[in-house]
Amino acid sequence: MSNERFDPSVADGRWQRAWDDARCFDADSNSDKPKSYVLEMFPYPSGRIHIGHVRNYTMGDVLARYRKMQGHEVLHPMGWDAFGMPAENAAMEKGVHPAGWTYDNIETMKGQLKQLGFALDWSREFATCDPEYYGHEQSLFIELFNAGLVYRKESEVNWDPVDMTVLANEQVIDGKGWRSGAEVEKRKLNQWFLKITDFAEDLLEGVQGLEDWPQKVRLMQENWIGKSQGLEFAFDLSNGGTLPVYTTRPDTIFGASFVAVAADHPVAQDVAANNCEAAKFIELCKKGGTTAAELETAEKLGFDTGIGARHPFTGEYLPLYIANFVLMDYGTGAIMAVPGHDQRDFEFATKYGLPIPRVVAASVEEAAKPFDGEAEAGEGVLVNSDFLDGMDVEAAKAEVIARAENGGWGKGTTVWRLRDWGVSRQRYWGTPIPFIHCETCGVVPVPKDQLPVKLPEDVSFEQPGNPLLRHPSWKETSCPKCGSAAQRETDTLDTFVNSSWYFLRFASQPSDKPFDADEVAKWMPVGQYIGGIEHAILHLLYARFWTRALAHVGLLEVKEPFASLFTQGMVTHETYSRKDGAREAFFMPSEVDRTSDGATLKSDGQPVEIGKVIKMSKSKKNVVDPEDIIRDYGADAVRWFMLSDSPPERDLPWSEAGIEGCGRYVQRLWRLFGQYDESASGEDKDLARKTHQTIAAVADDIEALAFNKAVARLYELTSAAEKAQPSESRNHAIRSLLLMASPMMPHLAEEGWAAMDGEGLVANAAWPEVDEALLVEDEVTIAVQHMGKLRDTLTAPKGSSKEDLEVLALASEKVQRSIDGADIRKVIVVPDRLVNIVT
RNA sequence: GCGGGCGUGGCGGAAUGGUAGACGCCGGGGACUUAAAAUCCCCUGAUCCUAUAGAUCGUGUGGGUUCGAGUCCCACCGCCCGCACCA
Repeated sequence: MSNERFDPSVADGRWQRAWDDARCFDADSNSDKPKSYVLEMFPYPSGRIHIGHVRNYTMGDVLARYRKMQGHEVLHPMGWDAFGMPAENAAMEKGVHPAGWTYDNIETMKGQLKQLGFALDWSREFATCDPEYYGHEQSLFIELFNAGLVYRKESEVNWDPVDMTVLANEQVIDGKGWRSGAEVEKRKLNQWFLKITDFAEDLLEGVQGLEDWPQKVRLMQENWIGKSQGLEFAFDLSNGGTLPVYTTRPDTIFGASFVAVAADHPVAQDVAANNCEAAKFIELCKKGGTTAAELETAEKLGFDTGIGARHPFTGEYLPLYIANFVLMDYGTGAIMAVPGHDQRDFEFATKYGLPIPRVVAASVEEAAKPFDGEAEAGEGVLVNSDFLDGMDVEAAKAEVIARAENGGWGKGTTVWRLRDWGVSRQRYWGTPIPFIHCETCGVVPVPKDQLPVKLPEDVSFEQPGNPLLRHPSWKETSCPKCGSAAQRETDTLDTFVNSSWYFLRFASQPSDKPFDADEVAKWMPVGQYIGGIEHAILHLLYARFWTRALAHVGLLEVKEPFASLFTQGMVTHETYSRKDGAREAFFMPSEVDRTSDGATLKSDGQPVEIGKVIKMSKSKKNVVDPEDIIRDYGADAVRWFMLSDSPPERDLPWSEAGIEGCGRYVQRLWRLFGQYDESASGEDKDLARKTHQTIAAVADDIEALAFNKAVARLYELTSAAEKAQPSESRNHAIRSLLLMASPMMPHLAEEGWAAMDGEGLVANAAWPEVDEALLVEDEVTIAVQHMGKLRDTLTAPKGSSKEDLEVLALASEKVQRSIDGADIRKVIVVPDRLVNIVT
């Protein structure tokens, strides 16, 4: 083997072509091997791969390649989440067609992914904007419609009157459109919805079974679904009306001292109609911010309507307020307020001088105990509550609900935070909703043999508004039922629909239907799903729902799409900037010379300010382009960096010094491979043991996605092998290192494998075998402590008896010095670990 | 405010309740070289010290459990993430 340096600029491409030619990573669904489905969240083709993609796909790739080495048939596909607004924005800004822009980006990004040598089954690649894909999506949507899971209703949207488009909440900045700057209007539109709420209970229960999901994500999903149980009942009002309220604490009903409605509640609107003070107050309520932090600091405000609400048990009239802390879209938009046992009600009552009765106390004796400046929401027994006195909270809840139901004035209900999923988008670049509006027949699904309903290509983005709506002919069609003139739906589907079933299409892609259930069953559920935490709620919840909905209509067996989920951290970098008057100008790392004590701009040699280490973002310019670093260091060094140092769930700080270290290690391994010596003989027992221990440990680490630990162990074995004399054991260590490193640095491994006359491609090789007998040390180091403090270490045969260890420990001079003649009260011996002498 | 997570050298981080700081980066010293690059070797938590040895301290702070705590428990401080003033 030559002593030349490993040259990634030659080797990377060579092996990437070799894998392609051998179709190494095409998944065979008819294989007898155990199946592994490894999936990373597919990218939006925004233009170029960014470093976050590189980290995400490297992790998945290591797992996929490792599983293959373990004898699994691996499905590791890649595709493109290709519909979305950036394509339309590009169309408006640059005058390009969204389809052309998107497919160009896909080509660029695919080339970039190829440069990283990912073990992907490109034969299954598709983009969600391919008519074939969205056509099948349309047929699934119609299936759900036929099953009653799709409906239309009027719903309010953010309308930009200049761009003539609907805006997402995050596109509304200070009440103005992000692009046009125009004042955003609320508009009611007839929109399409999916009945995700039908599955609320099932989705919530399913979370319990997701043991291989991060606890954090499970909690976020539970809170998002937001189940609560309580009592809904109506107050009779002094003005003759009734007011339905919902409470989760019916037990505290005797502690209610006022009733409150949201500012946009119909009762409040009625009052405002002939009371301008009330109208002013309602205006005031609308001004406040809506973030949790703003709401938390906002003062509780109320307006006394003068109306009374009759308490269902006492008959007493409680004052009715309009209050800024009551939300219209939760429960009934009206509450019974119990200041003693709800902090918000407490603050409100304190401000407006309303009574704060105690109805729950630690014991009956404490019924008159005053409150200590805040509400008490905890457990206890009911007091001052007539027939409930003495009951615990749970019993009292049940009793009040029972009496309300018997009396016919209320009922126990479950309230969910989860809303139905609005999937209408008034945009061009999405899946056309496959329905036809007919004056006589109403809303009619497009017949399946007419799918896909393709997007028209001749559209312009020069005028504002939805191009589908103003296209001269596209929407004009005839009714599939009666044949009379009719119009196509011009809304398209939310892009989250595209990503709710792509993993099924990866598993099976017949041309005549979305997927084949039997074929899908061979792969699903996804064994390991990897992606960003930003998808913890919406994407993952929608995909869970869509999968259930398909199971509900009989198209699938599986209910949970992702057996195991991993959410990876971000790649971060420090920022470089200079104050330019009031503005701060940022510089890219490539424009800066960084030394250990500062940073200067390459162009003028003057210092720049080094800012905090934060997520890479275009606005702060603290980005590195994956293509640049692949060119400079090679794919393997980049991949190795992505896996080193930081645990994968935490943020990874990018550093020039770090990637250089990785580049050095690539060469170091290469030199070590060159020392593989066919003629060497003899055994090196220590190195052999170390090798087998490493093989076992690295396997465990990769299974646990603890790549940083696997990397550290490979460094250790590398050092040990470098120091060892030539022997068969050393050859085995080198060969094993190559195999273990191959999922992480596949190009280097192939190059080394070929030079060592390895059989075939290392991509098809097996994970090295572990000799269990060699995992066990025959000598161990024993720590000797006196009173828990380390005084000495000694070497003893593995499995020495407690008695022997005690004798050895007491024989230590250092230990004797420490004991200094004191009485030994006790000796703790942990076999093969330590001896602790207690005096 | 609520919920969750995290606090370990100059930095990223290791550590089934059992030798804290593996491994990498930075830094220092040396070898090789005309020189540089590359490579290799050694040192690198703090303090003390009679210095190839030894001692003390040390995992955000204060308590506790234990023969023994970075790890378990309680309280507090700080940082990060998520959120919904959800009745």
